[in-house]
Amino acid sequence: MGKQEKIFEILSKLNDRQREALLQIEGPILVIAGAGSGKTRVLTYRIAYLIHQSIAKPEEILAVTFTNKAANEMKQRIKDIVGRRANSIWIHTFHSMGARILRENYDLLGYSKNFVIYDREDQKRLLKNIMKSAGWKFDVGSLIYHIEQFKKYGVMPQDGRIQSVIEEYMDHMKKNNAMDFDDLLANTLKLFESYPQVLDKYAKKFKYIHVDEYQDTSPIQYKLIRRLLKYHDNIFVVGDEDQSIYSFRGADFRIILNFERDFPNAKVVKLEQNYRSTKEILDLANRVIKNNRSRRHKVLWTNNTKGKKPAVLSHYSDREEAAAIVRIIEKSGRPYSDFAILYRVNALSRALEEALMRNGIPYNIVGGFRFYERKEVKDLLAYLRLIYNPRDDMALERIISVPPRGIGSRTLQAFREIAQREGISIYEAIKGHLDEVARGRKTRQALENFVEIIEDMRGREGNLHEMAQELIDRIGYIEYIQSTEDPGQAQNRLENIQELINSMRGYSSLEEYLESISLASDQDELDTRSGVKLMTIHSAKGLEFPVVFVIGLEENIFPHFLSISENNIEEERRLFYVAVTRAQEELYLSHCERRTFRSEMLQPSRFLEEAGLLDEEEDSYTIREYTYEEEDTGDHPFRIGDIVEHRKFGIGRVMSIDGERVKVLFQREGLKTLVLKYANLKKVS
DNA sequence: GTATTAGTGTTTTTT
DNA sequence: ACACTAATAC
Repeated sequence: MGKQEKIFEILSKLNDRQREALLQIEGPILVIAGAGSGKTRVLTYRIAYLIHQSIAKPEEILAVTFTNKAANEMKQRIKDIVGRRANSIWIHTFHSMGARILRENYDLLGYSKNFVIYDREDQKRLLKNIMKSAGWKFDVGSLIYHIEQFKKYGVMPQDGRIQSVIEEYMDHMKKNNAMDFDDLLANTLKLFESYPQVLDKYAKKFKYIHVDEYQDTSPIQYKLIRRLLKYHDNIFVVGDEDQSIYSFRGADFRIILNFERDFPNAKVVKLEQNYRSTKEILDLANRVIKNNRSRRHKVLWTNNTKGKKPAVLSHYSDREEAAAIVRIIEKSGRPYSDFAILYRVNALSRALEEALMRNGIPYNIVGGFRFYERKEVKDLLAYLRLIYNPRDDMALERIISVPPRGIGSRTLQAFREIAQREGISIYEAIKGHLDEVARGRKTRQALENFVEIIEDMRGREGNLHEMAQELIDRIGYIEYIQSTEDPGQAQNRLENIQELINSMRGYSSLEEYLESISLASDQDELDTRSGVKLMTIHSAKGLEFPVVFVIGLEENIFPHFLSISENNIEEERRLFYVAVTRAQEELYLSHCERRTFRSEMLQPSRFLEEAGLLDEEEDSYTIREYTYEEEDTGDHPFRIGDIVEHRKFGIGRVMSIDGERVKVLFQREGLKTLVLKYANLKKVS
């Protein structure tokens, strides 16, 4: 295809408004893009257009997206149009952009190149250690809150003791060459402000800057963008104030509302045609969101046919709710991957998980317990982190006794004190002060072995995954898992380890791999998996599904009681709006009266009323299923004699059931004893 | 001194 | 499902 035809093809795939936005090349442009209005398409095509028409070189383009998944998808789609040149475009999240810039200029702020990124768990571990040595006990969660407040707004709490914990926290981070998520942004800004020549380098490089999901930009992110616009004003942002749902992490949707004020010659384009959902679904979304006051006027419309009416599911308990959802899924005849179940809080996934598992419906949970949060994965990653950065105390603390090697809390404490005294890391203390602490032969030997393994791995040449394999062998991790877990669980963990090793292929350095892991988001691991998807509404942002269930539509759950008391109902309403606009064809809104871990009787969410779905006698929207089911005490649907299917072993017959274990005679593999919870058996009718 | 175990708590949303 | 604690075992 010739060059001009390709451009013609791109432009012909857009509607008038989208094309108008795309062809606006110079100056500040705000695209107000309602849910499902094709904003990603506009953003992608615009960047492809800039390159294809030689308006900009790839390396002169910066695009900031919300997740790494979105970044990768965008890069791929641009590649499809302009080819390999797409590789030199900077497409990043704010955090990964910060990390990249900081690594390119690490020395200026006094870090080493191999700084690590501490996650929530590391932060907590560190804070606990600090309090332990000071003899104080504060709530770790609120300490993290104070740290974030300080980093974002410079606000220090009154209490001197809390101040000193925070100071020590930051001191430790610096000394140990670590940054937390906020540091990635704050330090980048600091770099720009303290070293104008560094800012100039980037501000001159990036001639066209794009920001996706602009409504969730925080003040510090906004400042970063403003700095980069030092020499020009080619800023193209896409967003929708109705979908601003991250205020708790600093997002401020007034930034998008103030765009024209901040950039006086701004051009604004509104995209209101929706290509995702049916008219019924959009009408419902519009009815609810119009109750918000802080927004521009906007009404989504579509050419889609009317479609199926959204339904309300009303049940007594969460068990029945789950059972009803299972029935709807099974009756539909659709593939499981068509369904998504969305909820306000992670805790609501429990009852569903059980029901799905019992009925042999494949599912996967996004977030909550993520792959990268499993014990075995975190253990091995901690080893890699320590190998990469010997100053990573939190990594060392995690794995010093995993597997147990005869080094206990007393020994560790002794090295902590030496590290503190000498201003070095714990690992360095072990290496340099072995004699002072370990006078017992056994402890000394154990420490020497440990250090030797870490040093050997660090000095090793060759592939990452081969190094990891050798590491696992030398620390005896497989044996450790097998001796401490029951067979089903151990099998599971070993599979995860294998998956982890496989995920290392394709990375050329430990640095690159660790960074991609620490900045990974929920959505990043979503793609390859089939089955029903379960996730929070926050995690579902930017995604779409043929059939969506939104559960937990009860007062104090959704809207959440903390948002009610903090007078943050509008954000909850936006969250509801995001949830329902994920649905392409069918939408089910579910509430019930009683939930596990909740003693009180639950009232239906106000959003159901705003959607016009309550208080109608003989309501055509409502499916009433007040079925008080028999308690399934066995907790599984299997009977002796049933024919079942197992993912690996194939078809077999249930021979006996004993509590949570079943014996199954498989055609190929013979008799196996399986733990029901893990076996994921499917009934074959 | 270190390892293991049983019991407890965990639940707003996340890069 | 996990981390943390306190108690006991080695």
